[in-house]
Amino acid sequence: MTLTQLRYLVAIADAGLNITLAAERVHATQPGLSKQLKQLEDELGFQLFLRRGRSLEAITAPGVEVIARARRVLLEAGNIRALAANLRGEVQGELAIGTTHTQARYVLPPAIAPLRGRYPGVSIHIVPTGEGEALAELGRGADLALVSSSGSPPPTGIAVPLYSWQRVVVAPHGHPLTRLERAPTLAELAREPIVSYESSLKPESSLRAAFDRAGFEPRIGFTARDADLIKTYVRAGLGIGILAEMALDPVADADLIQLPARQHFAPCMAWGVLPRERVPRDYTLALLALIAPQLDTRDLRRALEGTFEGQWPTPPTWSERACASASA
Amino acid sequence: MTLTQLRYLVAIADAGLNITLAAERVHATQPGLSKQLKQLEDELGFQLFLRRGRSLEAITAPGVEVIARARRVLLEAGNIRALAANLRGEVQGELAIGTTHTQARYVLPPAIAPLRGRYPGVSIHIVPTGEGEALAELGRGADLALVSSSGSPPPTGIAVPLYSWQRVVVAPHGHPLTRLERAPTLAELAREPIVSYESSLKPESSLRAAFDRAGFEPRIGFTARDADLIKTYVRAGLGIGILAEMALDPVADADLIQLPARQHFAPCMAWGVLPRERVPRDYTLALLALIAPQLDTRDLRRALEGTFEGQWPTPPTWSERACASASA
DNA sequence: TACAGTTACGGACCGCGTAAGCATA
DNA sequence: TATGCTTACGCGGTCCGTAACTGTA
Repeated sequence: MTLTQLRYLVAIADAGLNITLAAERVHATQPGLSKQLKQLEDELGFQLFLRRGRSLEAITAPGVEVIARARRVLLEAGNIRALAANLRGEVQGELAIGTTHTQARYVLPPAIAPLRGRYPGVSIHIVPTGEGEALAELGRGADLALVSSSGSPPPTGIAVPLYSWQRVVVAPHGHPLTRLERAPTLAELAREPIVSYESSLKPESSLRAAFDRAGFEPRIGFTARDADLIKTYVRAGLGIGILAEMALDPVADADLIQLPARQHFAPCMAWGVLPRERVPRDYTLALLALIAPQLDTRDLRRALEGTFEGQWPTPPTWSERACASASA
Repeated sequence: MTLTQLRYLVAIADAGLNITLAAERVHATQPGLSKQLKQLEDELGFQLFLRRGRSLEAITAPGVEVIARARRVLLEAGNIRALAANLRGEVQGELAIGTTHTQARYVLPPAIAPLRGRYPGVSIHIVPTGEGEALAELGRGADLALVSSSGSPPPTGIAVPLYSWQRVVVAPHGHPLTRLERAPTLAELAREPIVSYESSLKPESSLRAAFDRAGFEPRIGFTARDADLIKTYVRAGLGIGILAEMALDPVADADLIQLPARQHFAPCMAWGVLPRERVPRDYTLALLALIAPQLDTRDLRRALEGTFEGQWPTPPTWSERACASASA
């Protein structure tokens, strides 16, 4: 048994039992993987895959068990390598981030620029996901997930509070609600068709909860994952937009009128989530510290070891954060 | 990085930084280990050991971290091998048991004979320990620990109740206490010099607790780990013996008079403890089932996976167990 | 002088890639 | 016919053991 054999094995499993595809992904040839798989099966003394004819049809029951353990072997081997790369001050590597469009488009870019300054060789892979799916990316190999929740921290991984944010309500220029001298009521908002995120449809959404609590049924006119699309459709007059404050650029979006309606919706918390059991590269923690300057990377390491006692520093609100970075 | 390199690395660490000794233990040559260590250090980019002159002096801080992770890699690799050996129905292997002298001498032998019938190639290594140290052997690579406690199950590993047992009080032929028509009181026992286990001296011992509760200070005249020594010294007239009922052979120890004093001492429970995170070979579970026939090996496997819901079957008392095996 | 670790060298093995063979849809 | 796995073969790397060398108690 070698690490190579185990790496090939999980590559085959991850490629949906297609050896040729797996070979491409590990930068090797198909006969190489085929042979190593055979040798591994010979050594273990049983088939890891069920064959039909020549092609792999399914994973055997013991195969499932072996693959699960092989993943843990490779995880720890990867941890050793990450440990070493950190110690060497290695400036290149991979960084896979599972997150939503809003974070990727509006929150990450200002952090990634200085990160690339310090770690020029890092290639960053943003995996766009829906609000609920980013955490699942951690299980598929992502190094970091950025998620939002209105309540308790996400259950999986090591969750660190980054900043709190609020929803803003925007209307196109000339919309009747923009002519009010006062804040619109929830009832008035509920009468308008609403343009918002896909996740707002879900019953667990805090946006929906705000309307539900007041006994209103909002008319969701259009949903997207993409904040830019939401703004576009608001401009086109499809309704009023409800989106994350991060997604509103004071300059580029000056034509959209912000309605003073924040108080209707509970604030949300943005969390960074690190996979448990995996040693992060230094740049992963550096990115978190760039997004949330109140964090100390040593505390992050302690949290991953399980030796972090105490509280995370109170995360700033998004607007506090914006002021701080503007003055810096 | 290869599995071989990691194996050599932990072998060197376990051999106290003596490469020559480590080489013997892994059945390889010293230059081989030396070179592989160097290659690993080159690949990682830093020293795993501090050198003074040519010899290894200490493990570096990152070295500690790497070795810990290397152990986990090798553990999982070993698990895959164990899994495979079980599936192949392999009848040979190693079985290291950390336990006390009494278990090793009186409890294990009748179980080991049938075990060797079913698994002829298994080489069994009994690591004799004091009562408190058997659990620590699990961390040093033992496959099974047999321990006793009067209260709750041991904290580490997967603990399975095997049987309950009691202490017996024995006196040499002609001892004054043997001429009583009634059971001796605790006060009468406390007046005699007592010959018992080393562990009886410890404050957490349930033997000591029994005396303490009644306000007596027992005079421990002689202690040993070895039940045979205790019996020998009782025969020599050094005092009355208090030992585990398992250690008393009805035939060979017929000359020692058992005093009816069981009620003074709380019963103890014998536990089998399996290391968490390690896949046991079939014969390890078979041994447990031979010691404690009420156990189902499938439940044991489920307990190791963490999917065992429910209660362990009520363990028999030692005397029930003896009757059952005699009638079988 | 004995001991422990490093360096040097030759042989065996092994893993890889190329190329050809073969079953299935 | 195209796809995808297996087998065959030659090359290069590497791991190992023997042997000689070097620093230390």
